Amino acid sequence: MALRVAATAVMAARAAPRGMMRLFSTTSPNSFMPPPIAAMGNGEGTPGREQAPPSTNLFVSGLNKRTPSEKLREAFSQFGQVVDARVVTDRVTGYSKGFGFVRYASIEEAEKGRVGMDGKFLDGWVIFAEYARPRPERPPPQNMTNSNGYNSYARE
DNA sequence: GGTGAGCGG
Repeated sequence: MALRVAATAVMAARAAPRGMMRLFSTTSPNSFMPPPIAAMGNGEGTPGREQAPPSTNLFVSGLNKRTPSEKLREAFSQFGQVVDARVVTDRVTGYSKGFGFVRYASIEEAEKGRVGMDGKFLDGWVIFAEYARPRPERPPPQNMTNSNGYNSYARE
């Protein structure tokens, strides 16, 4: 379909006098329209699935539910200094949720640990390592005033 | 007891 349109346009251009070309293009004789793209979204409407920017914190998923935090640290320590490694467990049942977080001392180490552990096996399960999503330490400013009606923000 | 995509405390 596009070929037919292009061929027709080419034939028309070759048959048309030079004066007609000006009606189609003001500058370049071969460009029909300036690309109006690269302005809209890239087709992804799920911001949660997007990759996070590099940081020292790594999100590790696909873990075996019996894998403890020590095993996680042990596996990731061969790529850098692990400052913190924890497997997320349910607070009430204490059972592992199958994912965890690994924090390195530097982003360089985190990068090495990410590419070094992503897709690797750990306790028989293929794990996935990626940069952890930047989440606010403090809860989002829902209500800046406390029950007394005063501003309760006295820290940084 | 133990699910199999996900972003904790």
